[in-house]
Amino acid sequence: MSVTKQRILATAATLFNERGYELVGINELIEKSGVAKATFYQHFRSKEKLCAEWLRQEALASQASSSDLLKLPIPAVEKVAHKFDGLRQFLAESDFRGCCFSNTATVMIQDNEVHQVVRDYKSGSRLFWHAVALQIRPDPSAALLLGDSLFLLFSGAVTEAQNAKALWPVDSAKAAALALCRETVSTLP
Amino acid sequence: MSVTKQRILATAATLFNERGYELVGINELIEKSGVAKATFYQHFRSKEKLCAEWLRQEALASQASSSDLLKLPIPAVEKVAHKFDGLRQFLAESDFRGCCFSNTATVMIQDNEVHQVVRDYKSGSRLFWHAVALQIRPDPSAALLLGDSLFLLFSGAVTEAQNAKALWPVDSAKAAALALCRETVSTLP
Amino acid sequence: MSVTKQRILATAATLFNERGYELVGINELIEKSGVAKATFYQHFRSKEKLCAEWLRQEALASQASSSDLLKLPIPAVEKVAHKFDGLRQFLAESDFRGCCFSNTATVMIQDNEVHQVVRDYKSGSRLFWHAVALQIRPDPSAALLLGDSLFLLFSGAVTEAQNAKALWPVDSAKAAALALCRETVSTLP
Amino acid sequence: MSVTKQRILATAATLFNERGYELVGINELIEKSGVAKATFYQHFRSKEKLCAEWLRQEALASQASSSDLLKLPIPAVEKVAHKFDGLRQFLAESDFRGCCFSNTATVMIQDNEVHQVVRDYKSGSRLFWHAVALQIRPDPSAALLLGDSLFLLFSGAVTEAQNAKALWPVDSAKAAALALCRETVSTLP
DNA sequence: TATGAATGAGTGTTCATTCAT
DNA sequence: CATGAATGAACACTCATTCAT
Repeated sequence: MSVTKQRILATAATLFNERGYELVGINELIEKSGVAKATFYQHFRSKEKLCAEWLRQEALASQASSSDLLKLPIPAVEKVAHKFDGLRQFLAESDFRGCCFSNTATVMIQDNEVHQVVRDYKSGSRLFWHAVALQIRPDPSAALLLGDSLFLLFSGAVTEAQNAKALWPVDSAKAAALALCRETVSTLP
Repeated sequence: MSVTKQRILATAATLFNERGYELVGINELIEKSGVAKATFYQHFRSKEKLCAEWLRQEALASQASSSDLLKLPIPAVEKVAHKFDGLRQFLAESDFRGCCFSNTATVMIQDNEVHQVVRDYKSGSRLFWHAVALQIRPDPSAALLLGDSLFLLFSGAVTEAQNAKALWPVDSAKAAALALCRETVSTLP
Repeated sequence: MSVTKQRILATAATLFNERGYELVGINELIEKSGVAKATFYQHFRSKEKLCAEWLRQEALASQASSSDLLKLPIPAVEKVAHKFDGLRQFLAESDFRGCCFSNTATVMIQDNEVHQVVRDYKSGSRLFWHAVALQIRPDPSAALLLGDSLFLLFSGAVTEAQNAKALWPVDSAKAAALALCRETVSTLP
Repeated sequence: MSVTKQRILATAATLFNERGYELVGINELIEKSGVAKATFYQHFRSKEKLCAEWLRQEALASQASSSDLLKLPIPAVEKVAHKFDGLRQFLAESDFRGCCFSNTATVMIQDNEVHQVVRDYKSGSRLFWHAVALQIRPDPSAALLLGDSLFLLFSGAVTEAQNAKALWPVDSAKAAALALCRETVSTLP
C-alpha cells in the first residue's frame, strides 16, 4: 500500500473515529490528508470504499488484540475482566464515540459492502467471546450462552457508556459478566 | 399543538424511524407532510429541534409502556421476560433500525439538545430496570447491579440484533437476563 | 411559468444553441442566469429536464411557424421554396450549429425523456412536409414519398451546411426539392 | 505505427462508435486498451488528436469502399441503390449512432483539427456522389446538382433513421434518389 | 398562520492532463 | 517506450435555512 494511500487512510481513521462517517466530508478529508481530490479517488473508488477499508483495518487491530489475549496463560475469567478494564481505560482516555462498526452500519443504506464488513467483525468478536467462555465452561451449549451474554454485555456497555458519557455501564457490565462466569450451571433447571 | 405541527411530527417519526435522522432531508419531510417549507420552520426552529421533539415523543411512549408493565400484578421475572419478548416480536415484524436514541445521538455533533433528550430517556430506561430489579432483589445494591445488567443486556441485544439482522441476540440476552435474575446473591462474596 | 424560470430557460436556450447541451455546464448556466444553484434546481429537477423543456419550446416555435406557412394562400411549391429560403437566411445570419434536436439526441444516452421530445418533434416535422406534399400531389402515396423526400433533403441540408460551413447544401437541397415537386409521377413506371 | 498505438486506436474506434466522443473518457479508454495513462499520452498528444486520427481512419475505410463501388462495371443507378441498401443493412444489423463525422463535429468547440477532418471527409463523400452522378448525367452542371441531391438525401437518411430509430428514412431516401436519377433533365427549364 | 421563491455552502465524483522515474 | 502517482478544475446535484408577502 502506497504511502499516500496510507496517509489518507490514517486521516480517515482519525476523522471517522472523531466524528463518524457521515459528519466527515471528502473535502475535509483530502485537505487534512494533503492530497488533491483526484488523488484520493485514484486510491479509493468512493467514500464508501474508503469507509470499508477503514473498518477492515479497525477490525484487524481489534481481532489481533483479542487473539493475543485469548492465548495469554491466565485464568479465563481474568481475560473477561481484562477486556472490560481495557474498555474502561480507553473510554477514560479518549473522546470515544461508541462502536465504530455499529455506528457506521447505522448510517449506511441497505446492504452495501460496509454492512458485510461490520457483520464479519461482529461475528469474529462473538467468536472470541465464545472461545473465552469455552475456557470457563467446558459444556459447549453453556459456553455458547455465556459467550453470547458476555458479548452482549460488552456491546451494551459500549453503547450506554457513550450515551451516558459515564463509566458506570462498563463497571456494571464487568460485574455482571463476572457474575455470569462464576454462576453455577443453574441455567439448566 | 396545532394539527399541522402534529402532522409534520408524525411524518418525521415515520421517516426518521425508517431511515434515520441524517438520511431524511427537510425537502422530503415537508413534501410528505404536505406543508410548505416556511410553514415547517414556523413550527420547528430547525431540523435539530424537530429531532429533539420526535425523540421526546418516542421517549414518552416508551416510558408509558414501561410504567404500565411495572405495575402489572405478575412476578417481576416475567416482566423481564416480557420486555425481551416484546423486543423479539418487534424485530420480527418491523424493519427495525436499532435504538433511535442511540442512533441519533451518534450522528449529532457535540452536546446539543438531542444528546440531553437521549440521556434523559436512557436514565429513565435505566430507572425502569432498577425498579424491576427491586421487585426481584430486595437488597438495594444488588438490585442496582441487576438492573444495570438487564439494561445493558437489553441495549446490547438491540444493537447486535440490528447488526446481525438476526434474533439470536435477543434470545441470548433474555436467557442471560433470566439467569441473572435467578442467580443466588453470590455476587457479594 | 415564473419569471425566474423563464430567465433560466432563456439563458439555457441561448447557451445550448450556441454550443450544445454537453458543452454547457450548470455553473455557467446559473451564473449567466443570475440565480443561485439551488434556485435552478427548484425550477428544474435536473439538467436533463431543463434540456427537455428547452427542446419542447424550440419545437413549439418551429411548429407554429410551419403551421402558419401551411395555411398561407400561396402555391404549395412556393411553401417548399420558402422553407429552404428561411433556412438559408437563418444560416447566413446566425452562427448556426445544426439541428438542435438531432444534435442533442446524439449526446444523450439510451431512451430518456429528451429522445422522446426529439422523436415527437421529428414526427411533427415530417407531418408538415406530408401536408405540403399533399397540396402538390393529390395521390396520397405519391404525397407520402414526396413529403419524406423533402423532409430528408431539408435534414441533410441542415446537417451538411453545418459541416461545410457553407450554403451550397441549402441551395442544392432546394433545387432538388423543387425538381421533385415538378416531376411528373414517373416514379411509378 | 506501433502495435500499442494501434491497439489504443482500435479501442477508441470501438468506444467512440458505440457511445460517441464525449461520452467516452480517457480513463475507460486506457483501461480497455490495457495501457498506462502516460503511455496513451506518449502516442496521442490529447484526446482530441486521438479523435482526429480515429476519424481519419474511418474516412479512409469509407472512401476505399466508395472508390471500389465507383469502379464496379454496373449501371450507375445501381451504384446509387447499392449505397442505400448498404446503409439499410448496416442500420438493421448494428446499433448505429448516426454519422460519426457529423456527430463528433457537433460536440467540438470552434475550429479545431477535427472539424477539418470532418470537412475533408464530407468533401470526399460529396465528390463520390458527383462521380456517380456524372455516370448518370453527362451534363456537368446537371451532374453536380444530382450528386449534391443524392449526397444530401443520404445524409438526411442517416440522421433521421437515427432519430426515428426506424428504417423508413432510408427507404424513402432511396426512392427519392432513384426518382431523381430517372428524371428527365427537366430541371433546366 | 401559511406560503412560494431564493440562497450560500456544501455533497461526492470525474475530467483530461502532467510529472518524476 | 513505458509507467504509477498526482493534480486543478470542473461536474451535476443537495443541504438546511431565510426572505418577502
